Amino acid sequence: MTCSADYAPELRSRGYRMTPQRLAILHVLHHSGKHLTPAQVYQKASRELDGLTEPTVYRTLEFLAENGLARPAHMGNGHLAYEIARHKHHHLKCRNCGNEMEVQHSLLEKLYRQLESASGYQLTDSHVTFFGLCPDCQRGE
Amino acid sequence: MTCSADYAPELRSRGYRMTPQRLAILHVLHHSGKHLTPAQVYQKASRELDGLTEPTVYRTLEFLAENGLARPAHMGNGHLAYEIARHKHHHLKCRNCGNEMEVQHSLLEKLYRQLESASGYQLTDSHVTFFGLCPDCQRGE
DNA sequence: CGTGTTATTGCAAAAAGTTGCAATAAGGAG
DNA sequence: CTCCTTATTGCAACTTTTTGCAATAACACG
Ligand SMILES: [Mn+2]
Ligand SMILES: [Mn+2]
Ligand SMILES: [Zn+2]
Ligand SMILES: [Zn+2]
Repeated sequence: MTCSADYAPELRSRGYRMTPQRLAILHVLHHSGKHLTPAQVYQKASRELDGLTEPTVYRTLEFLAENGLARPAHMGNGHLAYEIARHKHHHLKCRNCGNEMEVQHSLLEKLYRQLESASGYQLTDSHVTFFGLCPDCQRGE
Repeated sequence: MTCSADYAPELRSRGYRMTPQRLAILHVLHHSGKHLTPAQVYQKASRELDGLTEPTVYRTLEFLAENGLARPAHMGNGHLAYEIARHKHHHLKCRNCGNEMEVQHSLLEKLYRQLESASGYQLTDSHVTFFGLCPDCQRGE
């Protein structure tokens, strides 16, 4: 069950609490590995923790994202999907077929530095989704 | 009334139609200049066109975006806002205070080419929102 | 271990966004 | 100008997401 790292101390040190709900959701994100919509998280986590509710899932996902334990990703339709926070990366997604590939953060490092020095902003998020047409869809469409 | 360029032929050539609803919404986007949420578009466009409904606003905004007349922007909370399509640009938004600044597309041009040649994808969207902390919020937080 | 503080949850209701479908009307053809 | 095809809209129902609030339960402390 400690398969998911021990996030509890992390949270407690900031004045937050670890709860069965948060544990279950972290567990689901941790094991899935990929981006999950709130509905998918709710479905899976409900099996682990009976009585879990949708509002809690939405609030928890937002909470985990704010605290760096989960990462929200824009799906392109105006909705978010979440994944457990791991290494920095970005995505390239096909507008046509939805196919998706990962983009190394190193490719954006230079740009990030440029933006920071040019704007004075400190860039916090490292999980951008770029949209385009995949090789396949460029031909047949 | 022709203040908004004549989009009609553009649409008709693709088999679509120009309607009072689309006109009103284009008009609103054109004159506002900034990003508007669907609710804001509905509110403003309703005044110009009586009887306009929310489903039509949602559908029309999506339609305009698909046809390149409007651009959707991620607001960070998973919701979209729209603006009339003009020059390519991106945004840098403060996670804390919401303050936003524009980013020239030229800054991303190199990255875009890199991504395209590395992935084979053809990048279509040029309206990314980056998130961070503005200079003010870096100090007083 | 109890006890107290208060972060967190579930519930119910509201708000926002989506969908199916029949009625409407844009606009090409004659 | 009238007719016809069918893209588009409004309506109503539905699903998803958000919010307020009272009840619950983490967990720090003694
Ligand atoms: Mn990701
Ligand atoms: Mn913009
Ligand atoms: Zn594709
Ligand atoms: Zn700020």
